[in-house]
Amino acid sequence: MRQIDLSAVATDVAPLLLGSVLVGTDGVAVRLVEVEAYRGAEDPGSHAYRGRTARNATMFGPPGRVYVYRHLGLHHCVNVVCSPAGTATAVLLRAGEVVAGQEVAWQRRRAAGVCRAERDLARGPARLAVVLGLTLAHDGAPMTIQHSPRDRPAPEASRMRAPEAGARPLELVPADQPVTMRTGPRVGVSGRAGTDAYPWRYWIDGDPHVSAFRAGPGTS
DNA sequence: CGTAAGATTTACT
DNA sequence: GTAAATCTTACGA
Repeated sequence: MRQIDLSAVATDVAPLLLGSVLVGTDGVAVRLVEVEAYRGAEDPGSHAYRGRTARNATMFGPPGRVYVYRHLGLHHCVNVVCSPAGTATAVLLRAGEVVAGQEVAWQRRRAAGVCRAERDLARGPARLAVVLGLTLAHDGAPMTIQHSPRDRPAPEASRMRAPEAGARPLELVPADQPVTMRTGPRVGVSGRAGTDAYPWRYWIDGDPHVSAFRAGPGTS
């Protein structure tokens, strides 16, 4: 099993997250198939490019926490904070496959809107946040990594978890097998930051749960 | 101080 | 395919 060091730069961490499983609230777990890296002060596409604000403060904190922000007043998106405190890089979780807690996941998605296909449950960053049950209330919450198999809770134990378990740290179980990765420009990012000059979108080749690509404005 | 644009999703024409 | 929903930040007057 590969070690994941979240104090590394987001572009180094992102490939390691592909194929890993993130356990969210109420037993819902998602295998990550698509992520994007954002590199703070070096990255015009990053929320942290122009310095610290109330919204992005979590990204400037220690690594291993989740940065959750609200987009267009409606949606939530989830990042994993990387790099040491003071350096604001992060990995945006864009899509995944629900591998546990399917009933809760479907319930949450139907409450938020229409969802017909299983592959659309967590296909897109805001949808991923919905199925995991993450909102602004979880901004800054710590995430723990299960680096040794004996630390991994029994599947039965996580299914029996009490509702207040949502307050406990999120868990990340690293991929036990390498995945076939592809890279390219990030989705919906405008200007030069959305071009091949910043190929910081990473996804598992051929996986149906990867979201559709959309070019940002001014990236032609 | 007012306006525009954004790491999106859904519903409607 | 296009519009609407509706919050935060950036930027120009």
